[in-house]
Amino acid sequence: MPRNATITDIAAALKVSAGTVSRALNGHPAISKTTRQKVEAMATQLNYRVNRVASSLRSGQTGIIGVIIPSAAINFFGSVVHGIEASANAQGYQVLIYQSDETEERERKGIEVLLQARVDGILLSIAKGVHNYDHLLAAKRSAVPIVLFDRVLEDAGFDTVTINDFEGARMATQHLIETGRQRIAHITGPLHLSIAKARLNGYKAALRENGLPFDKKLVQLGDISIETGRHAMQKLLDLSAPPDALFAVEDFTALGAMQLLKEKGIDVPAEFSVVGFANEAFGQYITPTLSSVDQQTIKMGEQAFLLLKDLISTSGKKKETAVQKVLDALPVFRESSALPSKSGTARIFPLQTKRKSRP
Amino acid sequence: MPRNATITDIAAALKVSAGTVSRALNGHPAISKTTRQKVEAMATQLNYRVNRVASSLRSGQTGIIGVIIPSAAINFFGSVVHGIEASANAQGYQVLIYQSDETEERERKGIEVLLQARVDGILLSIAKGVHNYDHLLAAKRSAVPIVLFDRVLEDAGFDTVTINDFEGARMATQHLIETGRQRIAHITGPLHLSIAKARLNGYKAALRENGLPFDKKLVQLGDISIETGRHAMQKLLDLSAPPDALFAVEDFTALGAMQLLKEKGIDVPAEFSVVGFANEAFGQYITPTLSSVDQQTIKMGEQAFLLLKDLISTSGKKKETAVQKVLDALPVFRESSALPSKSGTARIFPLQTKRKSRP
DNA sequence: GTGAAAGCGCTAACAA
DNA sequence: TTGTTAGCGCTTTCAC
Repeated sequence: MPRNATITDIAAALKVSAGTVSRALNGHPAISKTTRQKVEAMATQLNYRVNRVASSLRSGQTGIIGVIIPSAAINFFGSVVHGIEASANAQGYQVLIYQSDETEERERKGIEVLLQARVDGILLSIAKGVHNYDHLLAAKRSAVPIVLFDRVLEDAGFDTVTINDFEGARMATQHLIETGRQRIAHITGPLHLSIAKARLNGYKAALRENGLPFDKKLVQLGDISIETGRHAMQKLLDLSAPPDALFAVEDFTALGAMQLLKEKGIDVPAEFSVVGFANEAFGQYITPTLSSVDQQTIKMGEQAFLLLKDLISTSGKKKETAVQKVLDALPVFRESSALPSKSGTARIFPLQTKRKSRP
Repeated sequence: MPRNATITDIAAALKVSAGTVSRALNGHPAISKTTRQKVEAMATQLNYRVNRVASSLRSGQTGIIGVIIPSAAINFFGSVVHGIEASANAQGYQVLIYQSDETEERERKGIEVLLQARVDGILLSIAKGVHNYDHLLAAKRSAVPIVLFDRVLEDAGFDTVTINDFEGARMATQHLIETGRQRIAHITGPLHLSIAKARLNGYKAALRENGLPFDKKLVQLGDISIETGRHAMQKLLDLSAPPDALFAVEDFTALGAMQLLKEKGIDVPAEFSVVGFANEAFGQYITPTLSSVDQQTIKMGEQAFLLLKDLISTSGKKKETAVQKVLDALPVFRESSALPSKSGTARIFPLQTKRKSRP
């Protein structure tokens, strides 16, 4: 295997200096057209490929941004990453993905690894297993810019991109009320997560606005998983006055609840309505299809990258205000919350799935 | 923002040489215990963090392996990546993921980017949009080891990890025959993919072994997508003698077919049986649950990494034989192919989902 | 057990 | 427009 060609090889072959080759290859303005063409031709001939490791060491910039997500198996994050990649690649950045597997330990490790790799910036969504935020605060104090998305740490001066979880939850609950449901339950996420708190508050607000009582028993703690969805649903059904509808903190929780309802022979949506959150892909595949709230994943990824890009380019200058981007939540009501008609069968909402909250 | 501490800073603070610090930090044997402890203490105090860019430039090794997959949204690939990460991290390697989005262009770009980043090796599964394999052959000729998994290029001297697609397809088809189906259709993948060819051949073999005729009309070309699953299924139903069962090249295709069957009011599995391939997560969520063939994703990831690790450590030495690892395919039969009983209702297979082919 | 010094491949400031 | 030179932070040989 022949050694990789370097700019020195090109320089030697062309009897010019390495500096000239470097400039020619990087589109430096002060280089003659003929030299540039000769260099490019020789580069091709020698199968030259830039060594980004060396460039990075010299320039101090790697052109890589690191993304830490809880899990790529959650469609939502995979989709946000797509948005990040699209914008990042368009601007010549590469994206390095690290999965925290929802644990604090891996999230810390991820930051450490990315800092060692000298990424130019970090995008992060907090793992549900994180209870101590020191590593985030330490990262913020380091020289590397960091932007949080979706699962963020509030009031700590981070730039963030989220969707309007409160409003999304409010609309979802409002929708259940409008379909005639009276006893609407909620299964939460871990309440140390900002998104879980906001969605719980949105749920409460909708009840209040409609003059419905808030019943503590109808709120069960969940954990963003199919399993806790099932368990929480079981507890709800065991109540002396069980609910007739559920707003779940996210789709996997809703899925677990629906599985249990099916096992118990309770028909969704004829007898019971369900709305989730996140608009995971599987929601369109299951029966009945799952009502949810879309989180504008691609846009979230784009916005997060743009904020980070900003921080990178202004790095060094201090800045006293943190930017908080909040995207609209988009209801996607499907079969699982279709309006029950008098005959007991459900009226299905039209097939187009996305309805803007307020046009 | 203070500049990052370097080993020179530690050396200066301790009045030793940079070489000593480097050795102490890297566990070099010829370093006294006291020096090591002093260095480590100072490193902590100065919040030192190794600059991997610089190490890599000097050592020629980045400790990073690149993985190119068609799409992280396909559960199968996400899960293989998990297997890769688990083994790689355990051995001190980091994993950089690149999504080709099923296009040849992005796959080429991915290889280029990873080579520029000087990864120590590449793991790749071929995008379905790839028709020209020059970039793979060129990569193979380069100094960087490359191992293919799942969607591989055969007979080109690559080390590969696959599952036994032929046998998996044969078992799936055999299973449909055993449940009493007579006219079994198959929707293929793009036939330039090795996996699609192998699964088609497994399907044919099962028919042959059971003395069933091979009917060309029952084989429809697909494209690994829900949409082509629907279209192909429509064509199958339009036949003068439509099938009573389907073996689909993979689960998304099977899902599309099942969606159409449901719309047409054809009951699965009472009137029609379906088996997919890949054991995607959604298969357990839909109604009826989807029979499939598990591909041992975690193991595949581990094996692929181990092969690559081998190539990395023996790099330089020529080797004349390519290694081809083939993992067992594991049938996972669920409701969508449950045995129809005489009464017309289906007999459900037991809930445990994985059955080893032959114990 | 430790120091000195060279150099990985590239970029950029300074000269010419 | 091009050449020269220094140096990014680290590892590693060769001394002692």
